[in-house]
Amino acid sequence: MLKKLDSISLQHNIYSMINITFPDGAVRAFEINSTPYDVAKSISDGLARNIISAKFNDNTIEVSTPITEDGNLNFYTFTDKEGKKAFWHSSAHLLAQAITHFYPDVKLTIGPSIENGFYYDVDLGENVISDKDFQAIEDKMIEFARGKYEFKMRSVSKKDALDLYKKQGNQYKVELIENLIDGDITFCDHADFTDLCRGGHIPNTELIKAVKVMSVAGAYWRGDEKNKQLTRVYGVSFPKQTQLKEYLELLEEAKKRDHRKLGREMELFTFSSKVGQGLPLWLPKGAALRDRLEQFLKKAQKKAGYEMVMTPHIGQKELYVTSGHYEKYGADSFQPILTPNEGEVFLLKPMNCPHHCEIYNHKQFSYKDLPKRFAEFGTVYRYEQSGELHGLTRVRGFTQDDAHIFCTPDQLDKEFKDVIDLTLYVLNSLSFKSFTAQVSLRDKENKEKYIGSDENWEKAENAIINAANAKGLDYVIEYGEAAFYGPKLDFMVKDALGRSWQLGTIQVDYNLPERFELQYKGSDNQMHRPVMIHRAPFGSMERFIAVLLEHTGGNFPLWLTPEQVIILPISEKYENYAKNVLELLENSEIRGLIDLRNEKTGKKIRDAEVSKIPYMIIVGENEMNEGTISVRRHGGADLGTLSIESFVTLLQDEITETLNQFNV
RNA sequence: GCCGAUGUAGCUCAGCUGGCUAGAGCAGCUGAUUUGUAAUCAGCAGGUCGUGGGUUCGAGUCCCUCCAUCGGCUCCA
Repeated sequence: MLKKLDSISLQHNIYSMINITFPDGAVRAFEINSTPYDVAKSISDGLARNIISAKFNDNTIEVSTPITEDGNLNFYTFTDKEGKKAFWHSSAHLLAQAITHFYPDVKLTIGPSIENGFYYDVDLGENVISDKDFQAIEDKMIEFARGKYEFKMRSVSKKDALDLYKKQGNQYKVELIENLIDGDITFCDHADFTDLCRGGHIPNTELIKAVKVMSVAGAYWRGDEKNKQLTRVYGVSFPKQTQLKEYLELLEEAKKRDHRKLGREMELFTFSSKVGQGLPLWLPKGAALRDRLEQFLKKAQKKAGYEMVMTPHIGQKELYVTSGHYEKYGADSFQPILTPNEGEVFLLKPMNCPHHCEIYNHKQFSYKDLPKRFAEFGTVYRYEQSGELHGLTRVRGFTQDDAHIFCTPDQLDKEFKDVIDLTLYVLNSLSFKSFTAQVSLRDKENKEKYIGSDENWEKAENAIINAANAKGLDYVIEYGEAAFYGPKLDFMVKDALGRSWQLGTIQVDYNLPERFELQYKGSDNQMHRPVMIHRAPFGSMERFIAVLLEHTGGNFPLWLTPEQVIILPISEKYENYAKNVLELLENSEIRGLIDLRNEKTGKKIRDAEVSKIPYMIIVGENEMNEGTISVRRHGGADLGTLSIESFVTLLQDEITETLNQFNV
């Protein structure tokens, strides 16, 4: 890119002026070879101080890159996504410089910017970096940054680039360069540090005022488990110290919303090392909450024409051999269950689909019977690698809100769209606004990872993309993310720390119907193969509740929350009145409890606030005499004195407001 | 599974470079107090310091094993 600009500059040198178009459409003339910095300075000194990167036409360029032709110019500061990218990528260079300082024999690999900061993957040989070393690395980075070294790009021939890294014995850079085209290879220098680099830097190191090395982790070279594991050092940096402080505080705040912490505090679930890792134990409040979610979905599903089924937690090995699950996952799963009888082998069910296929097979269906929609809150068991387990979001035993729709090829499109509607209804009802729809297709390079014919895969992939388009979904396509039997439409939601989790999923499958020889009789009196849709709007109850906890910070919508109301009698003299109030509320399906402890009201309010109960009802002398209640909303709002009836109406209105009806 | 870190009471944490019977706050229990919109007071109880080894006169503290957890990587039907 730079090279290209250089060659253009030669051609245009005869002209002394170029026209720069700004984002607002204004056009101004500048001398040829003006840099974005020069242009910014002509607008204001403040802008010039703050720009850290720029975009010229469609290319990200450095602030110091001379512009040699007419075109559109955008400035980036740290507040822009692109600006952050340049800032953090440049910080990665600084990190690499500091690591090289402490470990001269280190082999550098890649160091990109990421969503919140940057990392650098290094091969340390026999050396180890641990958090005890972070401070020294940070200090060294700041020391280097203060040197105000410019980031300078230069073109290097492929031969020279290879020679340099071969001499260093850095097989990683050699591998990277071998895949680059001669003429496109650039190095970036700052101070005495040089790195193979595509570009996109801030002007100089001095802009980096605050750095924090966040963590180290093992990371496989090129993300492949078969390759050597490198050391990945994560960091974050800012133009101001206060921004770093704010960022770290933000992380602390996010940790308060961690579902593992909230789940313990709210007594929803727990784990026991005796029971086994990744096997959640649902406590009474958590189980009740889960049940409310299930009832909510069951109601919508009933409207949408689903029928509930139930299947056992184990199945004969043969069942999973038929489905293909055994071949794909058998060796990495919980191992077979044997019986006193020779040759009898069962497996814990990792999926409900094979069972549902056999339910479909129990009798012959005609095209008039389809679609059949079999739903089950089915608990499945998967032996996830120990290092993968994570609270409720990744467990070894979990319950899917599963259903399988068996339909004719003609019905597929409508059925798929209806499932999208149901999934969106679920997400909307629980106020998930910022989800990402992801079309997960197979990896075109490694087709052996999947079962079924190319023809079936194409049909299934097209069905999903067409339905997603027709529904106007804003989706991203990810290759290699499909299930082994079919492509998926996944609904991704982020947790408190910004990690993305798959919740709802809808999958089109032409393969299992073949493997299980599913059939229906068509109007032509011939047997036909149905198409199968796998779908789970929540995904799994465990993961959904986990992410919901992090999104709400434990302040669930009123219809879902464990306790909706707590009654706080001023003293034990009002205990009976409190019990009367509770009975009346319970008659109206309102869940509540009474704080009968011998404590002052202030204390009871505090505890109710901490335990996130939405409504507090204070009853004392006045309320008892007048037959009323005093209501306080969680968070502090005093709603004053109300009659019990109007309070019930208030709650019921709030529930109907958040919990919309599902309209088919 | 791999890399790095952590593990002391139900929860949050203190316990310095190894040295008397391991501490605190909150929660719990008992008593006093009968309380009006975010913490009443006092007392009591609660821990084989994750597990199993080792070093040492002596280990919560140092070393190793295993287990669990946390942050990543890989994986995710």
